[in-house]
Amino acid sequence: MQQDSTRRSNRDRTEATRAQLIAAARKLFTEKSYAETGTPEIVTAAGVTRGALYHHFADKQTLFAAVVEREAAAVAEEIERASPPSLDARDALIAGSDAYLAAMRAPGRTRLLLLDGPAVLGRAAMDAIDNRHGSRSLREGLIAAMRSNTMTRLPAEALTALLAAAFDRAALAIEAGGSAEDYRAVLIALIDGLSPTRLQALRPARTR
Amino acid sequence: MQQDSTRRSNRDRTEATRAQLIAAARKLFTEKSYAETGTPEIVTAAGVTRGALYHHFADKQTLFAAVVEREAAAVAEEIERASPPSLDARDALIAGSDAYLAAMRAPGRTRLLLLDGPAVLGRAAMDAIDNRHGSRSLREGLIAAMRSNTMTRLPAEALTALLAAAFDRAALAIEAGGSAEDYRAVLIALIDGLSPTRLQALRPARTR
DNA sequence: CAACCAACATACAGTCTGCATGTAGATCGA
DNA sequence: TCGATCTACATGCAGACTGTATGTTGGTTG
Repeated sequence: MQQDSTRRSNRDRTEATRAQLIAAARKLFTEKSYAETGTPEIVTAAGVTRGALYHHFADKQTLFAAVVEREAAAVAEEIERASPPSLDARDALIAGSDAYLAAMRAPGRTRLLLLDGPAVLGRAAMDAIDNRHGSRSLREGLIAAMRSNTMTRLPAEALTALLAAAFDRAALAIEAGGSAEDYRAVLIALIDGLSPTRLQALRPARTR
Repeated sequence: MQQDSTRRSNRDRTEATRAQLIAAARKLFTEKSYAETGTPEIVTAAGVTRGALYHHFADKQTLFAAVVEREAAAVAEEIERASPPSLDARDALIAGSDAYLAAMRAPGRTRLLLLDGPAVLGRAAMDAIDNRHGSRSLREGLIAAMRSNTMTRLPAEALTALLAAAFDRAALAIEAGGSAEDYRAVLIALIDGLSPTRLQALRPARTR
């Protein structure tokens, strides 16, 4: 029953080691790429050995998946925190897309979530991760808009996927130096284009 | 000046070896992934040695880039071959997108061009390749549509990129088992949504 | 025909991944 | 409480891969 500082329960040890590994891997995977980051480098940064890594994770890919999952959750949380609860469907969508683009400006996030993630884990696995976090709210927002007849009725799954793809590409393009205003304008035009009543003609003209 | 079968000019040798390497690499990169394909396997399939590979290509990435470039050109050619010359802007866009989705059904093409390509070469390099081939015609089609006032005027670069991203994701989703009709319907809705006169309301109702 | 150069082939160094084996500390049953 | 067992690691090893350096053969050129 000694409560020494050296005495830790197995659960605490596991939790701490896994957290250190994920944090170190996240840092390196965002600074460099998945392929350019080796497990020796990760464990050195985490202060453990490769034995610990392969005890807690089946392989390098599984550790990567844990990092991606955690990062996708962080993005979803930033979006949720930034989106006010009571807006009409269209403005909620635009607020959400702005929050998404802002969240994706964190260094290395686009490569981690939009380039390495799909390539290493596959599109299907990335879709599953996205559905657990970010795009879930996007899909629900779109369904809400269609239910309230502010949006043309379309297959929800496909619409969610294609709009999400456009958001993703916009994030990549903006990071590559593209005009954020241009991409934002096109995203809004795509969303407004789905309105059956062409609300945009009644709104004040968009700048530029 | 002997014209033996064993006697070949240096230019012929280079051309043949490079072609064999690219063909073998293409086959393996489409069957498996870039990461899962090693250079020993490639050179064995090509009937040469690794020395030849590293003589003609700086590294594995450079060979991969050559494969991607060639495959992107093949996709662009299939699209151009399938698209009749005289259609109005909107129908030309839809015909082009149908041809693109059809071309991307070739086994392994989506992973090569849409997953491994961006991850290995980077989005910027992939944009450069796309601009040399496929998306060039898409951009021109969009500009033509905007000029003829059948499409809302928007920043051409951004619009091209985001629509191309939607096409790409549709190709991935369809290969993963998604409903081709659903994704086609959403793509058309996105395109028609950009029409300033809301032509879609005047057209016969879309099925489903 | 001699010198040179391009197109390879071979060998090697360094690094990485995953696993197998060994060990110390934590947990559990008697 | 005390051995038995299991978890959480550390260490060492085998196989594979990438890129390069060096050697060799055949083509090219003056």
